[in-house]
Amino acid sequence: MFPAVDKSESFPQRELAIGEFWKSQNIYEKTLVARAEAPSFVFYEGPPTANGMPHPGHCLTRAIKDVFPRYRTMRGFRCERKAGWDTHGLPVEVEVCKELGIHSKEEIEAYGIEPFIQKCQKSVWRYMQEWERLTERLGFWVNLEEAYVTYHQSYVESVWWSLKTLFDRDLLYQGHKIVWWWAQGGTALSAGEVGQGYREVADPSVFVKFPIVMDDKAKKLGFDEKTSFLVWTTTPWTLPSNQFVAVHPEIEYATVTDSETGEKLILAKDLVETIAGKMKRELKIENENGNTGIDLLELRYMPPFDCFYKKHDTTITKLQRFSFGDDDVEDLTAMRIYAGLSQSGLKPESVEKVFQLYGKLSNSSLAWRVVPAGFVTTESGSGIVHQAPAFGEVDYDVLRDQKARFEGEGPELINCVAPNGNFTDEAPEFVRGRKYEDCNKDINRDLKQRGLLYHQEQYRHDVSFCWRAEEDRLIPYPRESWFIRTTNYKDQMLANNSKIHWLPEHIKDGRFGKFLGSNVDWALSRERYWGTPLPIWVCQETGKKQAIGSYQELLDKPGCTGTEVWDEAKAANPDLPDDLQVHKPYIDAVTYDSPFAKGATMQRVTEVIDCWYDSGAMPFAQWGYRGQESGPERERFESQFPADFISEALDQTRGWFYSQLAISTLLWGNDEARMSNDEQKKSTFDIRHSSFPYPHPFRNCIVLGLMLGEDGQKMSKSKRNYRDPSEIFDHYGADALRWYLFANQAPWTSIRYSEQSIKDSIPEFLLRLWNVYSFFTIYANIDGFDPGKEVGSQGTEDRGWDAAKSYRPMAERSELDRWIISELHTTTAKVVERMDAYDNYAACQAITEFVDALSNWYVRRSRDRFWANDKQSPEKLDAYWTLYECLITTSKLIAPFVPFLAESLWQKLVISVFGDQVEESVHLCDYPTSEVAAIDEVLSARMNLVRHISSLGRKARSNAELKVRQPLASVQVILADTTHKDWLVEHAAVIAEELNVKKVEYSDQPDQYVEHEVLPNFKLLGPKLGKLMPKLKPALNQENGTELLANLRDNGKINITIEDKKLELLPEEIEVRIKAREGWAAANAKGVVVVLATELTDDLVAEGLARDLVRVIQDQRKEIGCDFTDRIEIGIVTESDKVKQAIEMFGDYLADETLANSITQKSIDKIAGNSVKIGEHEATLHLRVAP
RNA sequence: GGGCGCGUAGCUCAGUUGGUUAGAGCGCAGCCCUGAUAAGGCUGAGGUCCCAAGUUCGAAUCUUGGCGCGCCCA
Repeated sequence: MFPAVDKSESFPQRELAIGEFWKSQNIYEKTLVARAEAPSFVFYEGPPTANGMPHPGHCLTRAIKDVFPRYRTMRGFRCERKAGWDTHGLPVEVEVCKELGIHSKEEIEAYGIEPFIQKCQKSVWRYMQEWERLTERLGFWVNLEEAYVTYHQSYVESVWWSLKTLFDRDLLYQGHKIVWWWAQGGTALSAGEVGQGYREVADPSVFVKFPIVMDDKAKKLGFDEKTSFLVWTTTPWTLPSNQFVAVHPEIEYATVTDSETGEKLILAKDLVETIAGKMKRELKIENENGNTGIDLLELRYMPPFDCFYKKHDTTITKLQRFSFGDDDVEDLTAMRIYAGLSQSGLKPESVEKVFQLYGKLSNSSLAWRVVPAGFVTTESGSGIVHQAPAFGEVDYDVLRDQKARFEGEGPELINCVAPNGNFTDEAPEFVRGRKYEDCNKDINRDLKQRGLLYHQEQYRHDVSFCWRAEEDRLIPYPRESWFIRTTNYKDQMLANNSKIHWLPEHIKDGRFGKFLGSNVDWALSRERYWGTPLPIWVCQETGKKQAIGSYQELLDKPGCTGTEVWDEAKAANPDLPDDLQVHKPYIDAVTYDSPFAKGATMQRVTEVIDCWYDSGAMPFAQWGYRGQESGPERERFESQFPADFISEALDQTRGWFYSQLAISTLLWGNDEARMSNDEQKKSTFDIRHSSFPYPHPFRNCIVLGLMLGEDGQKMSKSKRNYRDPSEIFDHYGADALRWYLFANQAPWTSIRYSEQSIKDSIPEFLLRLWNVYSFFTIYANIDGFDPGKEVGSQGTEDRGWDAAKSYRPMAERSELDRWIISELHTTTAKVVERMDAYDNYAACQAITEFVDALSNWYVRRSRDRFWANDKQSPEKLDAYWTLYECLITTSKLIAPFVPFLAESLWQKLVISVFGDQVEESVHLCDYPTSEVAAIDEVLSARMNLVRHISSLGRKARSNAELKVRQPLASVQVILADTTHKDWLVEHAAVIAEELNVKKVEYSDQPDQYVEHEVLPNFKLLGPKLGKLMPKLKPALNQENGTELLANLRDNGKINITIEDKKLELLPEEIEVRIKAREGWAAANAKGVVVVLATELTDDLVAEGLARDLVRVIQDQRKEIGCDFTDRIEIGIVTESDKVKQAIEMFGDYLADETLANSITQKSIDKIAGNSVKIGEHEATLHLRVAP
């Protein structure tokens, strides 16, 4: 016996029980044990941060991360799933600061780095429980117990090892990074913090003359000593730090003469009038043809303050340009880089011009030159922009790009403002030691006195202020920072990227490829506290540096001291996790003797690293791999690299997807630079896959769309535009959510979260399948169908039940059985094919269609067999076996998608009857495979046709307002394509039953019912006919379709004339459609017309009434709570002769259908009658269970 | 401002290499069925495939340019 279906139990309730079962029986672990020797399918978990609550978006990620490993496991792979947690970074610090009510770095240091770090470590687990609960409740199988954690010592050391490797290969260097700087507080702010404090203020907007330096080029362009660039800026205080002026290469520039002073100015032609208006004087354009920005490039000028100019005057000439010939550089991307225009949106031809110009020049100076920039506009200012790379990120990029073209000494970055906001001693004397923001006026006054200030005005714009000190402005400011030379590996990263299978595909060359193409060196260091410490120690005397690859390596250094700081902390607080010893502040205390200078010590730099580096290092750091030649770490790493599958949301393109690829490429790329380093060559861990020559860390990556809130906005905590996932689990269940996520759209669609849609996915699929199962159980139990008893110890796998005595070979079963089994195999083939291609959406659609066919055609058409009285008839047993097989296979098919429901079905249908002879969980089974022999495409097509005809018949009935209960004499079926006609004739009974008609006829003379329409086959005729094509359809339309067909039948072709051109159309070049003629109760579609005979005879009417009676009686049975098998007695009292007649004529039928022992036309004693309506007629129905 | 993606029914989304009646589910309307029954099914209405131009015999699909939305970057 199968356990009865408990109707009071909800899906969520069953899921909880299943979850308990998995846990108590260690099913997940068993799936791994079962595949211990199998080939591996490698999955990487991109580590989430557990210091915030999980939201529905995380459900999508985790659901997708679950379905493919489950699928591959059932397909015979060993798929370990190591969980991981991202634990470092600013967000953690911000959380802790909030808790402490403090903000600045000063406050953190006042609070104490040591307690602060300890709080950070605790804080990262704040929502751990919620995450684990979500993971478990969603059915995401992943090894949480052995999760990797980025702050763990072994992880940190792994990261150190990789950084040491890069350092030793000269891929780590120090440079500047422009950050948003709070000078008063002495700290940088994160982008998020900056965004909080924008305000509109009025600033000076000044136009300053930069006199041109008269060299050959200036002379050639016709300038003279009185010529100046008219340069615009809104930050006069940055003028002493001027390094370039920027022009747009495509803008036209004019040279004008000031009518009052006679001086000449260079500015954008479009702005001449505007500025003349401001000055209220005439500016006479001297050169009507003008120059474009390109013409002005490389011209030199005198900066407004000479403090740096003087100092570097002698060094600038030393700079040598990298030489390159035209042959070296072919593609535009390379040109952009050489021309220093990698970030600009310039036209290709402009880039090429700049590139060629630079190629011709042999020597130049680095600073105080005209350079090209794409961001210059003519919307405001003068079209010539002052560049102080120290105080702007775009300005800094210009410097970086320019520097790339030179080698030798030169002014690196000109900056005469100290971090506290005061001018340094390098600044002009009158501002030294003063706050930068107090000096704008004095600088302007000075410029005016020296005749350099052309114009000044006020300018309103948005400026960022510190969100915790309202009056303090933030300024872009350069900070020393460590960089990874990723740009050296750009080509290799691109090559690696090309080998990755991205879904959707456009990520490869689109978002991700473009991002790689404009790669800049990775700014690695952070001036923060909670992160992986940068493992670089500096000689306090010489400034020389060393990288350290592990804690032990550090301890082994001669003269190593400072570990007592940790020891004392640990002694005072034994609960401190040992992992903290490799963190700030403890690690900062550890020093050792400098190998570079006697008596000097090596001390660690103060920075920690970008936490994206942590996550990108996970392919090896999750195992604590540190380059070992052998051992368990090496083995784990080697066997689990690269990943076959990863998946995260779109926002990870610049995050985890990039960090993984960059780190892997740098560590294991096989470029020349890398190979020339002998020392490294020796210890190289060489990963070469024959089919994947590049070490890309993952082979397949599904990039998920972002999940938006109900309102279409980004999900946000403050807006509360989504429900807590746990509510969804409680109301609808994890399977409902999973199926909604898998089956409704491609995973990269950015879906709008919709509770209603989750709700809707239940009846559409889950409940429908459940009902089929429920139907099966009810009747199997009634009839005592027990596969377990028959099959015994054979189990269900590999058709163990072939041994069962009532199990007949498929060939002996009915067509309907063979059909559904064929559909089952077709579905299986499709699901496997799509899932192998990481296409869960199409796979789910195939499953949905199958369950629909099973429920709405197989079960429906098999009901007679399930209801038949003879419990042992072969036909009945066939139906049970077939449906049973379908349900079991379906439970396996759906197991990766809706693991709970699948398990429920497996437990109730299989375990209940086979016990421990079979796999104790559906997830331990092999995934179904399809047998070609079981697939019968012709049968499938024919069955579809029957379903189609039935559907049309119902439509015709509906049109004619003849309900299905009313039998009709006949239908005529007319087929445009008669391929399957003979088969259909044999199966007329099915259609007759579906449509409740006595006879189905396949009309030989359809002309009275239908008209034919001949349409061209566009695909075949299009290329042949060309321009005549559009005229063919109307021409064919005008002809009589029936005649055309006769023509075709007689001559094998159709002759038609269009515009005096005679055409012959072959049978395959046309398509014949048929359409019902007016005046018939008919419906047509897809080459089929169904025509109803609408006349009703007395007999038909009586039969209709009998069926109505059945319905009324069944209703009554239900009302009084009859079991399906209860026998009843019926009394019907009516005045209607027609009803009386119907009862007499169809008494047996009525009794049979309703399990009535007797039907009388009298009332039954003590049983109250019920007034009912039979068709148009009144009657009173008495009904009781037979004694 | 740049890059990428998207725009198809009231809603959520499919739509393979261009081929002439553009699909599904929900919702809505009408109906059916009733031994899966606080289920199930059928039918219908509903579309300028964002707009414009182009390529083509033919465009939801390809190209270009707009408009709108989203994400990332600046």
